[in-house]
Amino acid sequence: MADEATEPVEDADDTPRGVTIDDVAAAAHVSTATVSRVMNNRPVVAAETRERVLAAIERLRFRPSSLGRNLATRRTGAIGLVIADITNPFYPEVVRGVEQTAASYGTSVLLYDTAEDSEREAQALRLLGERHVDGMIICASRLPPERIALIARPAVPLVLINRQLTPPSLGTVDVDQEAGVRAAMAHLIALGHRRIAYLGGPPASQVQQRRLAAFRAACADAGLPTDGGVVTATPTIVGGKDAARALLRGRPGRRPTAVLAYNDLMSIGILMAAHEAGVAVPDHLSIVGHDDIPMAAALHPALTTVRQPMRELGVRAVRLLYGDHSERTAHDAQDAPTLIRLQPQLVARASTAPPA
Amino acid sequence: MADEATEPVEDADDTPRGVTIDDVAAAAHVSTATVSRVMNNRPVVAAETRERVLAAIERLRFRPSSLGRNLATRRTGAIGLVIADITNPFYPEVVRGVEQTAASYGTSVLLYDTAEDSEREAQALRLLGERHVDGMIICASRLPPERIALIARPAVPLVLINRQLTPPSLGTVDVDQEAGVRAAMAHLIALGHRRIAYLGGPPASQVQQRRLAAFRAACADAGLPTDGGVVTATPTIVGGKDAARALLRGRPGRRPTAVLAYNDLMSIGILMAAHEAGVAVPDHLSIVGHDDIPMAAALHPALTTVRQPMRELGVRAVRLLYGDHSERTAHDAQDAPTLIRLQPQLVARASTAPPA
DNA sequence: TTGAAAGCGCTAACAA
DNA sequence: TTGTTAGCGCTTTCAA
Repeated sequence: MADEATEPVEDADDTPRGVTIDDVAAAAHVSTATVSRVMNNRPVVAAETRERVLAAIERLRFRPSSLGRNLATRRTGAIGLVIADITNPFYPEVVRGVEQTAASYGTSVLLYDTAEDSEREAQALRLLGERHVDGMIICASRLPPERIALIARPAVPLVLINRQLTPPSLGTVDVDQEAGVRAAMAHLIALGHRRIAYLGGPPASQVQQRRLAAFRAACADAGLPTDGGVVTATPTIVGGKDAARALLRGRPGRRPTAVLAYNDLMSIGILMAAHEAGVAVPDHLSIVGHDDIPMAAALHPALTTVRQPMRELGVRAVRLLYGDHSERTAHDAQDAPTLIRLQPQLVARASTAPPA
Repeated sequence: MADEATEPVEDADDTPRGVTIDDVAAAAHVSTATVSRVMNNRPVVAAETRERVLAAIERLRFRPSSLGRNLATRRTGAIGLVIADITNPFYPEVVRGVEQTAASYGTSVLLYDTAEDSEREAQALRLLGERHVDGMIICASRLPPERIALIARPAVPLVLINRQLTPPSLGTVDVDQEAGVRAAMAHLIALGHRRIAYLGGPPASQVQQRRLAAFRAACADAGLPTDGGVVTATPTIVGGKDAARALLRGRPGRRPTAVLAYNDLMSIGILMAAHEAGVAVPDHLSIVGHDDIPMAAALHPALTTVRQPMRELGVRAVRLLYGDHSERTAHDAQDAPTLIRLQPQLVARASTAPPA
């Protein structure tokens, strides 16, 4: 408030506060435009002038204010990333992919965790909607479309991960869920399983819907029964455990001999429930998860799972945001949202075996 | 560029782009100051005027630009959070605590993951240093002090998690590491263990240093030998596994009967190495971890561990940033950095038992 | 209770 | 190669 009245110009030997581009310009006897040019490495500055400006910047300990710059350029160097549950090891991998790729573009990441909770979801999206970001990435496949539409802006590129949506969105990066489920089912069927259950995640999730449909299709193709073998639950360890308890309650002859789970967290729950019920894995129950979180290989028995390219999802999403052309396939229409489809991979480990 | 020349004023029925406070002011026949007052709920506006302004805002679909506001107020409503490794389940919990508490203050979180890598660390800090944030939280206990000093600004409150530093910093939220180690050691000693090893984390980490010192002190107090029973490694599953292999190579009579690990991830590695080596846990080897990550209870055997109040660390850090007075103890000097010390808790589960 | 006007700190035409 | 001059969109005295 009283600063400008009492502050001696071009003197910053004390605390380097409030040094502006004007101070530098004055100190270097140039205009602010020139200082700006130097800061932004514009080539049209005489070497000698540049030196002078650089020296002044150094001397005054000038740090350009991102605020002024942001307003002038209408860019912030920040992107918003919305995820469903940072506590589920799937997401940290995605976050890492996003964060590091963003960093390589000189961009920071605003993280919003909806905590799989509708209220927090609203709060997170409101917060993000009020900010000016250079782009947004949404990785929360059960987020209602209306909510996304609410924050989507024509001027702000939006990339979705594992979720499709009618425009306006720049595009989607997703995983071929059907291929993953097919591979898992083929593996189990090849081992000799006939009674296979599917332990699904949130019914509202697009990923869940696609996996379930693929599961049913695979059963139909192989002539397996599916009725009664489909359950949905919260995609957590506890959710998996509770659901698995129900699944394992049947008489041995009627119980599934294998279960395909929505994610690895739930598989851990199944493992626990099986142990509790005295059902040996994989001898009396085979388990296939989804994701291949780092923990999956460390479990006992090590988990067979459909690996998702989690980090890659994040990496690609950012590249797409920045219009990296290698991300668009040749026949992409100019105005149609791009779809980048990544392939999952079945990782066979110790939690699957032929039925007893 | 050409917008201002061709755009008809106060007409936004098409795409709601570029509507500014001036448009609203014109449409409502008031000044921009009044519009600003209405937006910020300043009480001095006549009810009738307020209605008119609100109507105009609605009609024009006006969304105030955060850019202009940020510049005018010199605040951004964003805080920076630096963490060491989002892939280690400890950090997502901290992140959640920070993110949700920040959201309750209407603040967003810029996340920087150093990935326990020196180069990325530098990149992350540079990025953060260039931004205008309302506060910073650093949760990366092995980050070199010089690097922190580089981005610390007198004007920006800085809170550290699990790491102390001479000013300038508003304060630290940490866990009483010594108490945690003491509890773990008391537990093992009470079970009858005499040969206890410590499997440590990064030597540069302050947390590691404190735990190691506390371990040595506890051994000394109990008259136990410690030489040879101390190893350090990368704080990951693999790091723990590799280190544990070395630890388990000794002849049975010389091997430790119990090991205290730097974190749960390493404990998982130990579990794997023990299994590999045919050493039964807990019968022939007891394991105590640190953190109590969600996975800890799901392991087999369920992990005894020194629970860290991870989420609480994040919550408290944000509160401290915002000067919540309940965060300062009574005798806090005005200018001394605040120290909030949280207590860990030993959670005894199945990975510990009396030695064979 | 409202308005006029001066910034906030930077960028970018356009001119020189 | 450099400077002049408008903004960018909002907040906030100060005066009316």
